This record gives sequence, C-alpha cells and structure tokens, in this order.
Amino acid sequence: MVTLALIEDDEVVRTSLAAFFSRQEGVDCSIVAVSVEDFLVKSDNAVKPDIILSDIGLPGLTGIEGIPLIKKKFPETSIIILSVYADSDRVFKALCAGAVGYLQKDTPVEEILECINIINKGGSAMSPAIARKVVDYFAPKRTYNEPLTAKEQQVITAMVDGLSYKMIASRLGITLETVRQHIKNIYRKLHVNSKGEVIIKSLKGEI
Amino acid sequence: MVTLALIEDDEVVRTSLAAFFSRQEGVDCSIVAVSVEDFLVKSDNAVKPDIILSDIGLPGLTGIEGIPLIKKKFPETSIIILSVYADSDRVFKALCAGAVGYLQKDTPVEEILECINIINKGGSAMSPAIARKVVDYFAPKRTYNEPLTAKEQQVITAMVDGLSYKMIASRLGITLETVRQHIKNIYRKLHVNSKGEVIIKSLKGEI
DNA sequence: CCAATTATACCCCTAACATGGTATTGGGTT
DNA sequence: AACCCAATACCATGTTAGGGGTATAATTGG
Repeated sequence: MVTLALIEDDEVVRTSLAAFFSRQEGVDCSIVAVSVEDFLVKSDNAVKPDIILSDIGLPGLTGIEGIPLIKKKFPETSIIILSVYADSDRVFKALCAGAVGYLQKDTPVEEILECINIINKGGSAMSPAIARKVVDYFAPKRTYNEPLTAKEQQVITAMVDGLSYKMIASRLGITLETVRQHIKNIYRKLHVNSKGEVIIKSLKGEI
Repeated sequence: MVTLALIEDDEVVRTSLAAFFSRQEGVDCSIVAVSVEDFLVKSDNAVKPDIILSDIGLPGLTGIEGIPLIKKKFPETSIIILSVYADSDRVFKALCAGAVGYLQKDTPVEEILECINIINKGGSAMSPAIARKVVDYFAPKRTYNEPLTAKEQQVITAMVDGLSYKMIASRLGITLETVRQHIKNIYRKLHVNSKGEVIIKSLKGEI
C-alpha cells in the first residue's frame, strides 16, 4: 500500500489525477493540495505520505522551492516532479533539491502509476527526454586538452583533495619545487592560471 | 528504421537477442559481435550502426573500455549498456564514458526494444535501480553547516567561477578588504582554510 | 642510438591568499 | 533605547601560490 499526496494547482489535472489514483488498488491518495503551502497545512493531521507527486508551476512557492520544506517535515518521503517544464535548469535544480523522479506532464496516468510503484520499491524513473538530459550531464565534454602525464594527473587529484603544494609534495614523495614544476605544466596544458580553476575543471569533468 | 549492433560474449544471450531483434519490424540487427575488438573488425565493412547494445563483462576490453573506441569510430552512434552489474562505480564510469542508456540484464526484451526506440528518438532510459543511483548522485548531501548569509553565498559563487579576490570585489561592487572579511567568515562557517576547499565543497554539493 | 619527453630539483621575484586585529554603519529585534 | 548582526572597510603580518628561469637523470619513441 502506497500513501500518495498530490500537489497541483490546475483543477482539471488535479481532480483527474485524484480520481484515477483513488480508483487504484494499493494506492491511498490521502492528501490533495493546490500548493506547497496548502500541502504543508493539510499534512498536519494526516498520515505521512510515502510519495508526493508535485507540479512545479504553483501559486506561491514553486514545486522545486517546496522540496526542501517537504523533506524537512517528511524526510522519508519521496518526491516526484510532474511538470510541463523539461529544461535542464529545472531538472537539475529539482534533482539537487532531492526529487527522486521527474515526469513530463504528458505522461499517461498508467505510466505515472508505474513510476510510483518503481519509486516505492527504491528505484527511480524519469521521462525519456529528462533521462537524456541527466545522462548527457555525465557524458565526456571533449575540450581537447593537451594530454596530461601520469604524475600531472596525480598532482591534480591531490589538488582536488584540497591539499596545499607542501602536502602534495609530501603525499607524492617529491619536493615542493617539483610539485611547482608539474603545476606550471598543468596550467599551460589546461590554459588556466590558478589552483581554483584546475579544481573547477576537474570537478566539472572537463579534464 | 534503426540499425542495431550487439556486443555480447554469452552465446545463449547473444543468439536469443539477435533472434528477437531480427524478428522486429524497423530494426536492422546488422552486426553481432562477441567482443569490442570483434565489433571494431566487423564494423569495417558494415553500415554505421545507430545504436549499440553492449555487455560489460567481455573477453579482452570491457564494454566500458570499449565506449571511447567505438565513439571514436562512430561518433554519432548511441551506446546502451546491458549488464548484470549495477554498482555505482560501473554505472557512472559507463555514463562518463558516453553511454546513453544502462539496462540491467534481467530487462525483458520488449523493454529493451522500447529503450532502443526511445534512444533513437533522442531520449534516454535506464532500469529503475540504475536511475535511482543516478538521481541520488544529485541529491543534497546534508552536512549541517552554519547558515551562510546572502553575501557570503555570492562570494562563494564568484569563487566557484574561478575569480580572484580582486575580481570578486569588482563583481560585487565592494572593496577587496570586505571580500576578505566575508571569506574569513565563510572559512569559519565551513571549517576550511583555503579557497580550493570552498570550491570543492561547493561543487560537491556540500554547502 | 639519438632526440624528445618526463620527472626531478633549485633559484628568484611578485602576486594572491590566510589570519589576526579593529571599527563604522544600517536593519531588525527585544 | 539597547542590542545583535550583517555588511562594510582598513591595517599588519606571514604563508601560499604563480611565473620566469636553469639543469640533470631517466625513460620513451623513432
């Protein structure tokens, strides 16, 4: 049995979703709210929802802004975003805020139900176009850098671990001067001129 | 019409997949290989595949190691990993190498076909457990920091953009000294003592 | 084998950063 | 009014980092 909550301002969508889910076996659509604020009030005298299906474009707080507030009140609850928006910015903001699923609004209700069951079992699901954006985030961004030697890569790793030049020298068993020499070469190859920029490039996968 | 290639060493899996896909309308299963090396040879006198379905555990190069080689030869080809492995390490290595889909081996062939069609349309699909690992990658890692003021956050953003103190002062329209003061407070709140560490924490989502 | 590359090490000098202070101003709270 | 705190600004001092050299083994690739 899954306890579900809906947050959706559009009356047509809200009532049709609520009607569909209340017809389903194994789903208890306990809370139906028109905004994050409304949900936070209505959830006071209700059982903790397992899963929340929330829109983004809402009066008052957006669905994304609502995620931290909801997670604070119900840390165990999984939040699925159901939105017309599919831009990378909103997708990543939602995921970074803690959403575990992201569906486009044209998703058939049967698939939404399937997604709810998947997430209830500890999995995750996204619409294909959303998944693609997420996957592309990891794909190598080819920025044709000059090839780095093994030692140079070790030095970069140490920099990304937050070490100072002295500490890097100590970790790699070489002198401070050699570390500096490697770093000079790294800066030339990566076209940067500060430690911070190397860390940024590395963590952004641009090396 | 989708041109498909299979890379799978297990004969039973390979032949049954090949048999299934050759029965499908709209799928041309042109290359069936037992290893990445085998695929690279067989693809010399074959049409460029749109999509490659590849195992990870292969004789010789692994499926993940094969991705860069395949992408080099066929930059436009999408690679889907079909593996028994579901550990985060392999999942992220595959995605970082450029895979656009990741399915577990127990996925029904009909769903694999669906995934191929989704990817052919520019989307992406992953098994629920895989998607969850990916989504969790973005989720906030709460590390209970003292709250940062608006200005402090602006300073951090500027640091993560790779700016020097002077440049930060210029961007925010405040003096160098004030920037320093903010940074002192940031270091105290985040328990760090270098610019690099702030950048690292920020990019790792630990703020 | 020779040339190129890599890894090592040292020098000097300047710029940037880190840390310790102190102090004023303006908003908001009690 | 008294208080807190964020934001502003300045000084002094020491450390770390960046940029310019030069040089010597060791290794690698033609």
